[in-house]
Amino acid sequence: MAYNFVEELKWRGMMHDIMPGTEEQLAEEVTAGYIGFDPTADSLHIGSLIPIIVLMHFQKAGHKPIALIGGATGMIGDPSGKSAERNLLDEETLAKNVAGVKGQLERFLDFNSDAENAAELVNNYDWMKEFSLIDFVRDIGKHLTVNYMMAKESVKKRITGEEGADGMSFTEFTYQLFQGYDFLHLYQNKNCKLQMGGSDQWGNITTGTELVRRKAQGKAYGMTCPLITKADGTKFGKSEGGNIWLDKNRTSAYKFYQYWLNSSDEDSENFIKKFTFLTKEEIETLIAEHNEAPHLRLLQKRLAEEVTVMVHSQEDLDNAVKASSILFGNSTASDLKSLDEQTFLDVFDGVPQAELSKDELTEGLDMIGALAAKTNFLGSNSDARRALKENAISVNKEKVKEDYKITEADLIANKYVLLQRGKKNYYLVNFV
RNA sequence: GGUGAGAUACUCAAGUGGCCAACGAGGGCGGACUGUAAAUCCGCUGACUAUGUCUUCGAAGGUUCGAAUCCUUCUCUCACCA
Repeated sequence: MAYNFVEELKWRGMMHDIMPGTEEQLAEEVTAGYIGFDPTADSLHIGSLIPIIVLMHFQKAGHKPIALIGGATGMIGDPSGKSAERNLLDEETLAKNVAGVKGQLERFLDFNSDAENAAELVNNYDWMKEFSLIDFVRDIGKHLTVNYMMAKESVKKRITGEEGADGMSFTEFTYQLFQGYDFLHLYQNKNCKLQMGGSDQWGNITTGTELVRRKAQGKAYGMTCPLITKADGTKFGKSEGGNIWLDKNRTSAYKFYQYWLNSSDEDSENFIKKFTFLTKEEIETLIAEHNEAPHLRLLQKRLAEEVTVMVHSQEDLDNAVKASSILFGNSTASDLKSLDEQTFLDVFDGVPQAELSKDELTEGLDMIGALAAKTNFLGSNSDARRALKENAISVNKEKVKEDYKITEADLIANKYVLLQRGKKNYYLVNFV
C-alpha cells in the first residue's frame, strides 16, 4: 500500500492513542473502520471535520470507511466530557438531524461506489429499534460488569462529583453499552474491526472492543485523534456568532472562509496539517515561506482556500475571497456599486439590517437619525454624535461628517445603503 | 436572634455637604500603527430638542439654599457572636 494510514495521521498530529496490533491489522488486509457522528443538530460543525477527514484518509489508504449516524445513541446522549445531564432530543428533531447530517457526509465520502473499499453509511437506529430491553440486557449487559463501566473516566467524574458534576442518570450510564454494541454489531455484520474517534471517545471505544472480545471472541481495534485546541485557549470552532457550521445556511461560505483566514500563525501550522490533504513537502514549503514573510499570511490563506473548497465549492471560495477584499481591502463606493445585488447581499449576509421608506431620502436623511433614531445601529443619538466626532462613521465605505445627508445618490442596487462604524461594524439599510 | 461592616456606572473600585455625570483600573468602542494578528500609543464610554437641560451612587421618605455624602425606615450582602 503506497499510503500508510497510521504514518499519515502521525505526522499530521492526528494520532492520540492507538491500540496495539492496529497497524498490523491494517497492513494485513483491507479493513473496515467506523466513526460515529451524533445527530445533535441538523448540520455538522467544523469540529466534525476531523473525524470526516480521518475517514477520508482511511479510504485513501485503501480501507473501507463506515460513517455511523447515532440515530439511537443520539436519543440517549453521550456523557463523555459533559459535567451535566444532557437534554434529550425528540424523535422528530432527531429524524431531521439524521437526514441533515447524512446529506453532509455524502459530500465527503462516496457511499454509492462499487469499489471494494466503498464508503458505507449506517444508522444505529436501524438495529437498535428492534432490540427489546430484555434481549439487550441478556445478550449485551451480561458481558460487562458494572465495575468495568464505572471505572471509565467519563462515568467516574460524574459519580465522584468532581468539577461540580451532579450525578448521572441511568440513561446516560447506559450510553457506553449502546455504543459498545454498535461496534459489536458492525463487527458481526460488516466485519468492521476498527473504531476511531476523538480522544474523548476512548472509553466508549474500549467498551466496544471489550464486548467484541467477550461476546464474539473476536479481536477489534481502536484509535483516537487528539481534540483540536487553539493556542490562545479559546474553543475551536466557535466565534462570537456561535458555532461554525458546515451548512451554508447556518454559516455563510464567507464567514467560514474568514474563520480559517483568521487563524493565528501557530494554529494555522497545526490546522493545515489536519484539515487539508496537502502533502508533507507542500506543507513544509508553505511553513518555511510563511516564516520568511509572516505578514503575507500564506498559511492562513491556503488553509482557508483548501478547507472552503472541500466543504463548499470553488465558486463559494471565489465569492468569499471577493467579499473579503471588499470588506477589508481599499474598496470604494464605486466598487460597492459595481456589485450585483445578489453578490452584495452575500457579502453582507448576517449584517444587521433595517428597512426605511424611500421617502426619507427626498429631503436627505441626516446622519444622527440614520445611525440611531431610525435604525438602532447605535444605541443613542449621543452615541451617534460621538462616533461622528471620532471620525468613525462611513457611508458606503467612505468617511462622513456629522452634516452629511444620505440621498438617492448613495443607494446601491437602488435599494441599499451601507453604514459602518469603525472597520468591523456594518449595518445595512434597505430603502423600500 | 445580637452586634458590626457594606451596597456607587458593564465589572472592580475612589469619593464622606457645593469645584460630582462622579478619581482610577479593567472591559467595550473608535483613531494611529499593523498582517483582517499581537503589542503599543491616543481619544471616547448616562441621556436629551446640547456651550444648556434632565435622570442617575440599593429603595422610600426627611434635613438643607444645595445630598452619592447628614438623619429615619426598609431591602439585600458580608463578618463576628449566639
